[in-house]
Parts: sequence; structure tokens; C-alpha cells
Amino acid sequence: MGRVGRPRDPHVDEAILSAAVDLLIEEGFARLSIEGVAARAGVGKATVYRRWESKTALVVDAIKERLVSSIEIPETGDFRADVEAVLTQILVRLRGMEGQVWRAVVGELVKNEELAHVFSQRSMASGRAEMRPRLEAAMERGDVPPGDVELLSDVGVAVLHHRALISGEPLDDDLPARIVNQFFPRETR
Amino acid sequence: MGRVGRPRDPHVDEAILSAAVDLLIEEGFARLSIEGVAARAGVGKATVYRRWESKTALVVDAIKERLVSSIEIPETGDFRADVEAVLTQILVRLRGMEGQVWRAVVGELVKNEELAHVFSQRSMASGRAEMRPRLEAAMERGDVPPGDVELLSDVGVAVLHHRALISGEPLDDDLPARIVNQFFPRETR
Amino acid sequence: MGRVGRPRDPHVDEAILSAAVDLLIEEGFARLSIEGVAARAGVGKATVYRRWESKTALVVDAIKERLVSSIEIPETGDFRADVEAVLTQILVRLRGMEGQVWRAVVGELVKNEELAHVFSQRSMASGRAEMRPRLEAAMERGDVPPGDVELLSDVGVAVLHHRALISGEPLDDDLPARIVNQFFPRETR
Amino acid sequence: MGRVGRPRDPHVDEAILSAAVDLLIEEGFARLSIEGVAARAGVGKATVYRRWESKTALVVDAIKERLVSSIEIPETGDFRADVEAVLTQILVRLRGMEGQVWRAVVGELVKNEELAHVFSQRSMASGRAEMRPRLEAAMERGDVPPGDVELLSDVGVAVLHHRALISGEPLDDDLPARIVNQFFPRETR
DNA sequence: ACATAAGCGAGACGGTACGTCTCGTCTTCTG
DNA sequence: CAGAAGACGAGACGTACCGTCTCGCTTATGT
Repeated sequence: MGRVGRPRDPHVDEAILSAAVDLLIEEGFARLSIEGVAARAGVGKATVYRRWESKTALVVDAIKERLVSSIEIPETGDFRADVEAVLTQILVRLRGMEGQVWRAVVGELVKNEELAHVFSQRSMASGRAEMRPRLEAAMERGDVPPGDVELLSDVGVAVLHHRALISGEPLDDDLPARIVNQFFPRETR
Repeated sequence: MGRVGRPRDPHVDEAILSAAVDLLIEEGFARLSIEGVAARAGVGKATVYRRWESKTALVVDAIKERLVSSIEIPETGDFRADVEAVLTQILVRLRGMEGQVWRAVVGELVKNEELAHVFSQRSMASGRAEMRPRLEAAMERGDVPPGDVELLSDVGVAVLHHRALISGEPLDDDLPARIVNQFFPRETR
Repeated sequence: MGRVGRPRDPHVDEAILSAAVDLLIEEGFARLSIEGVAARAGVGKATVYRRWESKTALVVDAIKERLVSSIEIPETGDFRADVEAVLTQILVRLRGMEGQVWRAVVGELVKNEELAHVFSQRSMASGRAEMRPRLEAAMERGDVPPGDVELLSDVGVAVLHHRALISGEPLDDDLPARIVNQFFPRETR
Repeated sequence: MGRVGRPRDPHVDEAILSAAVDLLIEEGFARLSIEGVAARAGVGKATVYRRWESKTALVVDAIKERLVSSIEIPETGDFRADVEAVLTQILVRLRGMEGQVWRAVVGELVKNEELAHVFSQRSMASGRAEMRPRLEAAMERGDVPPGDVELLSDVGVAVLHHRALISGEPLDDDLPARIVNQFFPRETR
């Protein structure tokens, strides 16, 4: 068979994603419209719909490309330090300029089951999946006490998100360290 | 001076809130419309807008009135059992039909700082405030090991919310028990 | 038997009519609302509805009281002069400040059969009824040539209204005189 | 350059105008709503507003397209017969089902000077312009007595409109003949 | 004199329609 | 044939008024 006709212009994907991120930051998720994204990107609406089937799908991709994937998971061999580093990166994002967007998106995650599902599969899960085996290894090495791996692999992120999004308690700089100390104590016995 | 004009009919508030909760459960937040709520309540749209300035405000009130305030905090003297009971109630709500609605509200909380504050003070915080002194007492008694009270008083709710709203992992029946066992272990040394 | 209860306050009628005329001039018929009239008059809506059953009825009364009844029909003995005087008064109103209102009302007359009927009965007809016998007398005296009395008793007003409201041709000062000369010529044979 | 984007569908204009005329006849001007027109035409409201900026503008166009332009001006050589024929056509329209609609438009004309101008130029004036030179010719030929051409070229229409729209007097079948006889008498001297 | 009953300002009520906005699809022309 | 432009059916948004209905007064009258 083979492709026929004009190939899709990759600059267009770029322009759409950038417009989406910009509007997400400026207007928030609720007030972002496909119409607005298309206009901002200098693109027809149909061109957007040709690539993403819904506002949700577009936003998920925009976030994934520009914000989530920017978190780096270090591997220093020191499990506790690695966890603290990851939590610090998340904390910075929840607190900083990108945090506004993050809030908007997570806020939407929460309302929108479909978005939550997709997002969780594509972005969150990857981080969790990477940390879990290291946690198990750390427990075996005796770096941290044994425990419920499933609970512990999420607890840090859970506490940060809960503070940022629900309880409204402050996100202090020392929070990652406190979390690590409380939930992954050095095995000193 | 005193009030003038016809007073607002409290039955109308009731009818609107009930219609909102019903539609929230049946249709979800996104597909709920003020138009639909008004029709369901047998009420004019203006009557809704006279009381709530937006869909968001209405839904938050509906939740607060009908769902959140129904959580009971037991006081059996057994701290670990009390925590598990509270977490179980929250879990049931997050999982049940009401959970859909809960998602909607928490999603809004995230965007609206003022709302988050009010909400957190009136419903979430009350639970936290009540549990914290008991946690401290339990630590002193040696029922649970000492630790970071601020982190520990939120960790259960944080984990439940994170699973329900963000990570999408299942809310199993044994989750409250696992949380208590992991984070508030019986002091067996 | 007799009336019981508080009697209606005549100042209220005044206030409502004045408010109605003012708003008619400022906003026109279409944009005049009972709500606005009541507010302007410092009166409850029910008080307006107690006196007039519709916007139409109120406006008809307002016009009748304040605008139409101000046309004077002179009786000098000179039929042609009398006609010219009446036409001049109408022309001035159609052209002047009150003309705006007049346009609005006649515009409404035209759309609103009920209003047209009432209005025609109450205000227009009276002028016509008064002029017709004089026209007949003038014909008998030979002041004007004989002709179709029914047509002739309306033709002047008809031409003025047609120019003002439909054809848009100018309402010149000499129009009443031209009308009289053309349709009621001095019997010079 | 040329037009871009999807062109407007002329069938849609047709459907909207037809729906407007139908509803105008069935419900009258006051009870006609854009919402109703759109529904009847099987069209979104925005599609109506894309073409006409108000109910008024739509109705005027509907009338112009469907009713006004349908008047034929005959040319038999007999001036008096031609005038009577035109007046009869107008009378039929003012009296028939279309007359309701006619009232609606003329009512709007009256308020909207710009509209009145356009309307008068495009539809009314064309008739007047065509009849005036014939009137002058007829006067020269001695078919009708000399007189004020400007007044006489409008007087028939003026009388019909006045009866139909303002005074409410009946529009009898013999009215055109009576008008011709009174205002354009056969020159028998 | 004082209950009775209507008038009154205020404004809530169930509705209808407004004119605007965005959705996701569709059609046309241009490159 | 992709892409931009934008028309399209659909339907919710929040506003403005409609005409009716309470409220808590205020004002006469008629017993």
C-alpha cells in the first residue's frame, strides 16, 4: 500500500503542544479550549482533531512531553538519597511556576476518571515502576526496614500531593527529608 | 432595618442540592449542567444562580452538606482501631457512588485556594485536629512508636486520596488495616 | 358594603406614568420593561400590575395622558385653516422630540393588533369623528368641492404618517398647506 | 486571495427564511423567537446569528424576500387602471395572511431609520419611482387633472397603510377604485 | 379602639428567550 | 491529499424580564 498524499507536518505537532502548554499555564485546564489552542497555534481545528481525539488526550500529551518527563530519577546507590531527590523535584514542581499547571492538571485528573486513568498509566506509573525494585533491593540489603512495599513506594508522593492539593499545608523545603526519615528510616538497630 | 421582600424558600435549597447530588452521581461532574439541575429540581435557572454563582460552588456545597459531614470519628480508646474505622469510612466513600462526587469536589479544591481552605477547615481539618492529640497520647502510652506527628496524622488519608484520585490503584478492603499496620505498628519490641 | 382596606395612592399612578413616558423617550418601546418602570417609579412590580394588566395597556395610557391628548382641534369657521392647523400640530409631533416616542408607539401599533385597536378607538378616532361633520358642512357650503368624505377625512393624517413612518420622505413645513391645497382646494371655478 | 473556509450553505438561508415566514404567520411577530426559528429550520442558533444580527433584521429580510418583491407593476397604457391594479395587490397583501407579517415589518421600519431608508429605497421607492413619470405623462395627456405630483404619487399607498396599520378601518374591496376616483378623477370637463 | 382588609416596596419564584461560546464534525479552497 | 479557514447542529452558559406569589409593613374604614 504505502502512504499517499502530503505527509503530516511535524512542526504542527510542536506548535499545538506549545500552544496547549501556554494556555494551560495562562488559563488553566477548564478555560482551555481546542478552539483557543488551534487559534494560538495558527492551525485549523480539524488539524488538532486529526492528531488528538479530545481535549483530554491533548492535555495529557502536552503535560507528559513538557512537564512530567522532566523529572529525573537518579541512581546513586543510596536509596534514601534517591527518594529524597525525586521528592524534592516533585515538591519544586508543585510549588513553582509549573506547579500552577500541575495543580490544574491534577485537579482535572481528580474530576476526570478517563484522564486520571490515562495519565496514571502513561506517566505516574513509570516512576513508581522504577522505584519499586530499588525499594525491594534496599530492604533486602537492610538499608531500610522491611515493610509493605506497595504502600511505601507511593507514600512520599502521596503526602506531597495531599499537602499541595487537598489539605493546603505548607510544602516546606525539609519535607522530603522528613518523609524519608519517617518512612524509610536508616536501619539502626 | 431588617429583611425586606419575600424570603427565600428553604425547600428550594433542599431541592436544588438533592438534584445536584443525584445528577452528580448519575452523570458525573463534567456532564452535570445547571440547566439540568434546575429542571430536575423543578426550579428556574435564575433561582439556582441566585444562590450559587457557579456550577463549582453548587457542587461543593452539595458535597459538603450531603457527603462529607457524614463521617463519624469513633472514640473507643484503641487508637489503631479508631484510625482504621475512620479510614474505612473514607475508603467506602471514595469507592462508592459518592466517590464520583468526591472526586469532583477535591478536583475543585485544587484550583480554588480559598475554597480549599474553607473546605479543609470545615471538613478535613476537623478530622485531623481531632486525631492528632490522640496520636500524641498513643505515642506517649507506647501504643504506637514515636515519630513525626504532623506527617503521621495525615498519612492514611493521603494514601487513600492518592490512590483514589491520582494513581488510580485499587482501593481494596484491607487497605485501612495495611495502612495502620505499616504506619502505626503495635509497639512490639 | 363599600370599599375596605387602604385606598390606592394616586401619587403612585402619577409616578408610574411619568416613569413610563421617560423610559419610552429614553429607551423606546421595545426596550421598556415593566421591571424598569417599577424601579424608576420607586414602586413594586405588583403595584404596576394591579393597575395595568400589560406593558401595552400601560404604554397606551401613558401616551394618551401625556402626548396624544395635547392636540387641540381649533374651530375658526374656516375649514381649510382648521385642517392645516391640526396637520401642523401632528407634523410638529412627528418631527419633534415627542416624535421619537410617537414613532415608537405607532411602530408598536402596527405590530400589535390589540394595541392598535385600543389606541385607534381611544385616541385617533376622536379626532376623525370631530373633523368629519365639519368636512361635510364645508362641502355643503361649497368651501371645498364634494367628494368621498371617508377618504378625505383621513387623507392628511395618512400622508403625514406615511412619510414619517414608512417612506421616509421629509416632513417639510409647507406640507400641511400643500395637502390642504391639493385635497381640499378652494372651490374656484 | 479569495474566500477561504467552508462557504455558507444557501439552503440554510432558505430554510431559515422559510421558517421565519411560517412562524411569523402562525405566531405573530411578538411570539416569534430566534430559538423557534432555528428549531423549525433544523439549524443551530449560532447559524442564524451568523447571518442576521437580530430578530428584527431577520424578519425584515424574510418579508422583503418573500412578500414585498412579489408586487407586479402593470403597464397597460391606462394610468388609472394601473394604479388601481397596484393598489389592489397591496390591499390583498395587507388584508391576507401575509398582512400580519407586513404589519410586523412596517412596525420595525418605523423605529429603525436606517432600515426604513434601505427598505424604502429597495422596495417601496421602486414602485413610487416607476409610477411618478407615468403620473406626469397622464397629467400632460389630460387623463388626470394636474396637481402636486409628489403628494399624489404616494397618496394611494398612504391611505391603504394608514387604514391597515393605524386607524384600523376596514380594507374593503372597492377601496382602490374609490381612491382612484377621488384622487385621480377622469378629466371630464 | 381596633380588628379587618387592601395597598405597598421588596424581592423570590418558575419560566422563556436572549445572544454568546465551545464542542466535535463537515466542507471548501490552497499549496 | 494535508492543512487553514471556518460553517455547521447541538446545546450549555449566565442574564434579563415576564407575570405571579409571598413577606412585613402602612393606612383607611366600619363596627
